[in-house]
Amino acid sequence: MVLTRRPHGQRPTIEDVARRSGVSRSTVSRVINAEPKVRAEVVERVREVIAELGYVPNQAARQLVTRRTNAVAVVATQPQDRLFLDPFFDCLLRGIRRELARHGSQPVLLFLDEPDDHARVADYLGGGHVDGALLFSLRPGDRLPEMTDRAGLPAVFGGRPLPGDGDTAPRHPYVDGDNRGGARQAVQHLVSLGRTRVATVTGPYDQENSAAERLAGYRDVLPDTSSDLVERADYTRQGGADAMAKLLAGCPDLDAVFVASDLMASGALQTLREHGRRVPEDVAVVGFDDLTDIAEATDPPLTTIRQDAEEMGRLMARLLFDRTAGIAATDVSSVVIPTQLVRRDSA
Amino acid sequence: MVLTRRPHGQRPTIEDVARRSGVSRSTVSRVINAEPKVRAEVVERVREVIAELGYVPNQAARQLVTRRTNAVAVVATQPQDRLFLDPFFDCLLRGIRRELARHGSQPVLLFLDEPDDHARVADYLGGGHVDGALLFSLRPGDRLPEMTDRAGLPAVFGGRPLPGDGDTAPRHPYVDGDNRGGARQAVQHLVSLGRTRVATVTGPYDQENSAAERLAGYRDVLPDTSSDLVERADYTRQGGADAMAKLLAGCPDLDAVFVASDLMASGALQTLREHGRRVPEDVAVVGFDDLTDIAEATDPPLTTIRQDAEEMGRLMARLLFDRTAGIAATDVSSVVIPTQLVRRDSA
DNA sequence: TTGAAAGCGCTAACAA
DNA sequence: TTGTTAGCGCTTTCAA
Repeated sequence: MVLTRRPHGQRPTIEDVARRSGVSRSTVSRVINAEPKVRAEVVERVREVIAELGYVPNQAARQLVTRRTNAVAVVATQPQDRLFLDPFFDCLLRGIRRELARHGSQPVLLFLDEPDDHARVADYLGGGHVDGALLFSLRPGDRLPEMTDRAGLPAVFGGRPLPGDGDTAPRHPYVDGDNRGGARQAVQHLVSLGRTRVATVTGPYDQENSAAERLAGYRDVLPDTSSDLVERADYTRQGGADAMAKLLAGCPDLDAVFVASDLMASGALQTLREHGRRVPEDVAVVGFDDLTDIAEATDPPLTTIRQDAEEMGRLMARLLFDRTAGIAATDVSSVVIPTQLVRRDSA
Repeated sequence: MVLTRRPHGQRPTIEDVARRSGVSRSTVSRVINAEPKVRAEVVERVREVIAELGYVPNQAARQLVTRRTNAVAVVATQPQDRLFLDPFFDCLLRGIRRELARHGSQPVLLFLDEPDDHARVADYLGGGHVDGALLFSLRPGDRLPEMTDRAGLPAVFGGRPLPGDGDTAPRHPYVDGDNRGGARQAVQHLVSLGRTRVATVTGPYDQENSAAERLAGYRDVLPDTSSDLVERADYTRQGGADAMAKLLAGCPDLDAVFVASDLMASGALQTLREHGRRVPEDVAVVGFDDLTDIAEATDPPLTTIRQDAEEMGRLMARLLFDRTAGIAATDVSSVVIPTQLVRRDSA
């Protein structure tokens, strides 16, 4: 059971166009690539024939000689339905698309989910299907960066890789939101509201740099809080709900909580409701991410930290192009994007 | 500013491998493609050299002769942050991935958002980067199907295209959820609860077949309801909230509402709350889609209609392969997947 | 401004 | 079981 294209000769080649318009292959090629030195009437004639035949250049052939594909891979993990809940990722992609479009490049999204995906994606990247790769939130120890390096494929990270992971970390530029600064903003806001028992629900800080940074931001403001006030979860709604319950059990008099993601915060809010705590009167809550559809739908709507995802995407694409503009062989310039507090009703 | 691969000779070719292992190109090719008739020790030697050199076959070259890419395009619109909020789409993709993996094919996701995306995607598809395409919720009148046909590229629709759109509709197989049946289930459930004034908030039924079908399902059960009980919205949260307000204004004594998407339902719930209506006591609510993270986060949690998205994805991929297995040139077999009522607290 | 010819890296007959 | 040869469809010198 093999997927085959329409039988041969069916698809017109550049040769067909040439014959039909009474010029040589080279001339047709020039027209296709909009090279200047072709007589206007020839251009017109060739264009007509192209339209008539429905000719589309065979990219494989073109690619074989030019070594360009005009496509860039965006590689992302989609762990158990999480990633795409994210308007964040949406915006990121939009930024990437817009920047790539300026270079005439097509973004193609690849998934890294199940074990065998990894090998297939590696083959795809190594096979020269794309001119570069934007790699998102790789697991610590992922071998993809190594692979792209060997293949000579430019790559840029989205989200800073967890540090302390040796070989791959320093080589590629990355773009990330200011997780630590954002967390600081959130906690400072809570403190400025006069809250004195400020807890936090964290993400999986041993696996994700963003989670580690957000916890660090909390600690920046509140270096001496008791460990009762810190509860680790996994960036899921249910995880947030459970963590909140534990916090409440360990420390019934808490009056504020910084929850390191909106999704977890929506779970936390539910737990608070079930325990009869009013938000924000009894407990003020700040989330992180500004997933609008979640943050606006909760009761009460969620005060949270926003990152400019579109800008991040745009920058990643730009870095990718920079990286190969000759200049940047050694200059691994990375970027951190500032965050912003969005006030709604929960704090 | 052009994105270039590592300078030439840097990437080893099959020729390099051949020379280094003292065999011919063909033999190396045979090893790569795991053809049986090669002496075991030769295989081993060649494999060693491949590893040593970090050789990866150039897909463009291979593709030029085999006419296969082992990649399938998944083309989707991502209108104003909507698409990816969708765990539905997540599951769909998972199904697609799993089925494609069985054929060793890599799914690559392409976006169709802004006007120029369309041309670029068309070039990409026509350029032979992929063996087939899975096309999602195209706008009525979209020219992509026509294009894939000309290029001889097999295609399968996700979501039935709005009928009455002439040329393209009948030619491609599609996979869709049973929108009409699901809507019937929802409304029947409301009726079985003893509700007598059952309103509905619809999607944009002139643009999306799913919206039209869901409205039809409502009418199947309640053919004679006054037009006061039907309000059209746009599948957004805010749209759902506004539509609910209009329904309440036009028909204050309604006691149930079928909202044609969970996202709109979350908006409707908020409006009901603001108007002091208790759910489900005063007004019972049923949504559609089962976007778990939304449906579970609303207050009260939302009763809704679920579609088996993963199965849909799997089927689409299977249909794509079937379509080219020779048999199916004329046999445009499409599939509709049944739905299921998920009871939570809102009805 | 145009055409002829060479070659990108690979697979696929066909011979050996 | 292996090697030789001829392309796949395009771009790109180089001459004309």
